[in-house]
Amino acid sequence: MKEEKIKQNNSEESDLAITKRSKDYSQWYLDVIEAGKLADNSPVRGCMVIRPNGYAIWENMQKVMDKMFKETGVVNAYFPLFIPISFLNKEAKHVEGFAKECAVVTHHRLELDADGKLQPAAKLDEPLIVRPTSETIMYDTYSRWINSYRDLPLLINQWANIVRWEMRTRPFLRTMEFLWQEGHTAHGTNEEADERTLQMVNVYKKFCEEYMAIPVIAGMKTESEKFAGAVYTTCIEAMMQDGKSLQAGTSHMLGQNFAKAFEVKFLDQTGERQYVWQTSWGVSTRLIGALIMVHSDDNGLVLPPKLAPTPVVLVPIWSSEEEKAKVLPVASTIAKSISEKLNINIKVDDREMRPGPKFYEWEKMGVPLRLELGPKDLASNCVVAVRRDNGEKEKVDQDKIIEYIPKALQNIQDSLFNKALKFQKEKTKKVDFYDEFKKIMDGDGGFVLAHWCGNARCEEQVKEETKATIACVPFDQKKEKGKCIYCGEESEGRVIFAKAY
RNA sequence: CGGGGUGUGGCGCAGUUGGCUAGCGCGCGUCGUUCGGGACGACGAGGUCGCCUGUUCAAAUCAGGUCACCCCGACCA
Repeated sequence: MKEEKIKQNNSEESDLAITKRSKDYSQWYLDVIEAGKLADNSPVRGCMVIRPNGYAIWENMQKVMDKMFKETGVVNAYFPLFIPISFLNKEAKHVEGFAKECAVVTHHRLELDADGKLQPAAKLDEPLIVRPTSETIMYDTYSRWINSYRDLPLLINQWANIVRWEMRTRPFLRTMEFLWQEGHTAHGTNEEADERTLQMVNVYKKFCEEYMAIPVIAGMKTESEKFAGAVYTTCIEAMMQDGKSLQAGTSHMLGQNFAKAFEVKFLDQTGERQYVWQTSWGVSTRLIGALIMVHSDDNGLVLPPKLAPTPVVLVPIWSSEEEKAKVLPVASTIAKSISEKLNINIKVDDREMRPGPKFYEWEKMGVPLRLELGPKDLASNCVVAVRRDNGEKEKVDQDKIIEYIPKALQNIQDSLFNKALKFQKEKTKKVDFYDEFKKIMDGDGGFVLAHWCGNARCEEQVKEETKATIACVPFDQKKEKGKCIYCGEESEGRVIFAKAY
């Protein structure tokens, strides 16, 4: 019975794909970042609590992405958390897709009842929805902001929190409340909106690969997987250590669907009134989940240097007060020089603890590079540098440390990416027979490149029989004649099938 | 919402044919010895056994109810 219980609670199917993980460390990520963990018995347990450590990673992501967005002409703004229910009713298709799992505000006061308990009072005439996404409330405003072709393109991004009352939550990947950015643009032509859709999915790809060190496949969602209100949806898909695919970001071409629902019109150069063409695109704190699942190991988080809040930690080592007095000044001099010359956030861990536990703690936190400075190093004018990604130790001259660190960090960044890319490539297979397809999906999983005729029914059947869905139709799909993996009809090229989160 | 499971110090758990003062490991505090990869000893703090009702001389343990969480499924812009 006990074994059964453990099996249930540690079910590999359901857990975050990190690695096998011993039981002691099975929840290390709660110490480091924490998601979906409130006090026991809390009805909002599926909401997220982000510890300072985790939030600092998100802040770094925000900083980098914000800059990338602005380089493409996007500006930031903020819109209301509450959306009148009538707004959601305006776009019928949009509603079909997601109107179900929302938090609804129906009252605006609390009153004490006869038992001295607070009860909702003062019912609202029109219920308000806590935003599950902001298309409707933003485009209602856009309809007033946009009059002329001179007002276009309108390129706005919002950093916000979002609530989706999911039936089942998973730490980091699907929380009831999450943080994200959502970009919403309006354009004068179809082509321009097409370009923007593609441009932003490429920004996401660049961000994931260059900063998060996560290789992704960019492509199109199929009709059945696209955002309900969109003409088409593009996305980036990343492979996790368990071979499942995670949608890391999406960019939607909305066409004129929302413009028609919200009367977003402009007067063009010829004096004619036209509906605008729109796009929307977003990434969320789910990226923190991706970061954990792609790089982490049994000892905890592994952070890419470019996003690590603390890329370097210096652990001074001493065994007596005299040694401590000798080591600490040198440690702080080195740290100061690194911080000033390289503009790197470095921590000196001078707590009264034995060194071993300190090492493990910083490993758990994912700090990319650890420097050790003890009596032996003082004698030889060295520091010992230890890489988080592969555990390699190296003695470095104290004089050379300023040149060493940037190289080492770049090295770690690159090898994290290359390791993830190698893994992704190894787990991506071209498959032409359905038997083989099923075998892979029953086994280790991964990406399967297979032919698909384009018929939603085949997609549906494959999902039912193997749990695999079409992650995307890759942009770099080669034209190649073949036969659909399911029905055998003619196909123009291969798509990516995978089990998804 | 359907199926299964679990609620006992901060965390992980044992105890459940009703019976002694509710235990163990980790963590936490103080002191000492330690200190270059998760140290050791001594002492110590910390619990209305999820909640309610019932049965009983006696309930963590049995019964009924209730609340919450976890897992599988359905759902997932």
